Amino acid sequence: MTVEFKHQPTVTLAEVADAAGVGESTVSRVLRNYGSFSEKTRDRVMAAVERLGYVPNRIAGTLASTGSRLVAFVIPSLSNIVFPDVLRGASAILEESGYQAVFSVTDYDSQREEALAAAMLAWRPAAVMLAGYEHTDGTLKILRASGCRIVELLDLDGAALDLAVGFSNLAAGRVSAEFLLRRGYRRIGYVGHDLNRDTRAGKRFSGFCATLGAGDAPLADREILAGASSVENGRLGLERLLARTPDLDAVYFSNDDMALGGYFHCLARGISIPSQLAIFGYNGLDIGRAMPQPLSTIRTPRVATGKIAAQLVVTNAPPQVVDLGFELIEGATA
Amino acid sequence: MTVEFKHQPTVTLAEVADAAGVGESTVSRVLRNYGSFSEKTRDRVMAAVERLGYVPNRIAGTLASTGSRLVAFVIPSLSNIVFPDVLRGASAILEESGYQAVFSVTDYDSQREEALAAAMLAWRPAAVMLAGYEHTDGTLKILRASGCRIVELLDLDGAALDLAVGFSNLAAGRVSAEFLLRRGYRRIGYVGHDLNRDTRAGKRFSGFCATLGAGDAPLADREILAGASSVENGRLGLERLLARTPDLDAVYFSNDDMALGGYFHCLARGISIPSQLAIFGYNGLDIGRAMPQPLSTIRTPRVATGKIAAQLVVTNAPPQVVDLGFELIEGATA
DNA sequence: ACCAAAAATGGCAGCGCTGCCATTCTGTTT
DNA sequence: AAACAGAATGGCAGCGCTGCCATTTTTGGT
Repeated sequence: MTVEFKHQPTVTLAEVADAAGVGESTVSRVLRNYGSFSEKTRDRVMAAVERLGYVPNRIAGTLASTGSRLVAFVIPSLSNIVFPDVLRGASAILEESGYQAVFSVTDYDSQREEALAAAMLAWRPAAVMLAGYEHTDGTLKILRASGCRIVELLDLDGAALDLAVGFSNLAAGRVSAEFLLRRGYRRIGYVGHDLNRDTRAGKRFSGFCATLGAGDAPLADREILAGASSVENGRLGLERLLARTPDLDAVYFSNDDMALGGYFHCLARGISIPSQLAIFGYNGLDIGRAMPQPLSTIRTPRVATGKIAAQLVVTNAPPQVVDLGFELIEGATA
Repeated sequence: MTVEFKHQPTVTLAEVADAAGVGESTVSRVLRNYGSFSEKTRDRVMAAVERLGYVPNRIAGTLASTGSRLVAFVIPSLSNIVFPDVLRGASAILEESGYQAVFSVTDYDSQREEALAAAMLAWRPAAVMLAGYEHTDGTLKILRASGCRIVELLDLDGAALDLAVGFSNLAAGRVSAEFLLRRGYRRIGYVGHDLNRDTRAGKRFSGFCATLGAGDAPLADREILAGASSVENGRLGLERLLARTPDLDAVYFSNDDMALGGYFHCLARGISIPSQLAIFGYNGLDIGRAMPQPLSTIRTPRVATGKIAAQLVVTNAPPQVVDLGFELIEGATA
């Protein structure tokens, strides 16, 4: 047997107006603190709101007015801490501006991205925030046709549609390689996760390899694991890489999680860091700082990316690309 | 100078109806695959939809019909991986059922929780999902008055308002203590983060202490750090705890992040685990499994909690409490 | 006390859909 | 061929607000 849950009769703006003895528009003005109304009226209205427990209906409000205060996020993953960090930064700004965040997870699947982007547009958001520049033609088409703001996050290596906030992954890869070369490492390997799906990791890898090549120390070997990045995959990847190419003196990981796995592998095998093997990550997670030897990595402005992106949207800024850069953390593992 | 961004004239259902040469209701029926219409009509409508690039307006649809397909999450944090995990589980289910997730972050502040809950209700969601049972009277009042489904997550130690999905934190604390006692530890300490804000951690601690007391090995010492849980705080906390009470033989951490910090501290100081000091965490993160010595901890059903919660909402299940339990991971650190 | 300007307020048409009801087709059945 | 049950379809009110405009009240200056 199915139990029925009735929605209680909801209080409407008209009822508040009646209760306060004023017109609907007046209530609307008071609640939005817009236009003019007297002190006395405001108090009467607020009293009625309080008494009736009125909660404005933003669905109706949005339909009646132009443009909603929803901001849609279409993100690849929630497991990769990068995206919760971006959401965190953005939601802080959005909440204080009366915006509401809605999200969907694509799981790094561009087909899903297209479907989800369409689904989100049905809510007529003020803006859609996406990770990176790689989107299907279909996604691009519906986004452009939607007329809402488009924000591409965490990737600046491409042509922005409207707004873009982040940094260059290509440059991050290059800087990482330069650092390792500067430190004198020459037999350098790479351990990464699925690059076809995570195109930003792919760009870092490209930048890294290009710089190594130019530095006369081309990548010695690589181990790329299927599946998402994880500590366990980092551990496993390094194990395999070293089994195949034992004489490496440094390894670049697709991110800090993977690097931590590598670090654990070294601990377990008694490989001393960095004298026997140097380890370099990407992201600059807190965890890296708490390690016995702080992780050498690149710190990325994840929370700031979310904040700036949100700010651009709420201020309706003109199309632009904001490069927030990144920071090299020398650490003690390379 | 401010640049203006005009929303392009949006295609409406009425325009699709005209283009297809049918009535509005017919288009509506076809798009929702509801009621009856002929094959031929369906094709004509879909062709028009395609041609015009029509995207249904869910704002209007929601206003016109009863009940939205929005599900609101009011979560304490996005830094604590627990909540992204819950969101991940839930969004997978919601997306396939045509629901949309919206969220706000309270930052463990119950005052903010109240404000955000009210803000979310303005979107007339089908359900509101909250962490735990501790809410202000104001929050409870508006939630109950809203008439929408309420789901309390990750905490079963209290009286549910409507739906509740998770497990008992009290029991998790007890089981952890029992395990340590069984292994013969008697000088047991605790390192935790702010318990007043994270009431679930507080409940675990209570359960833990109660069991220790009953086992004739009352908590020897504790170190509670202000601020959120983090690897660094775990490291610091253990350092302080041991400085004060060096003869501990086991330490219970408020979660795996903190425990990992403690682990790092031991590594750095050459404290051997578990012979000199045992370490026990909470959450069962992946990282614990990849450590050279797998972390002894409790694995919690975070993703499952999200999934089940979402399922209950989309199926409009009657009020109930679903206990998903947790799993003791013996590991090698205790 | 009078008038213009400004402030305060109310009325009401939509926003784009859905849900209900009436109507018009079908294809059977007798 | 008439009668009828369904299937297929269209019309239109109304969801709860906002935005526009008209109207009323107040204010300030003379």
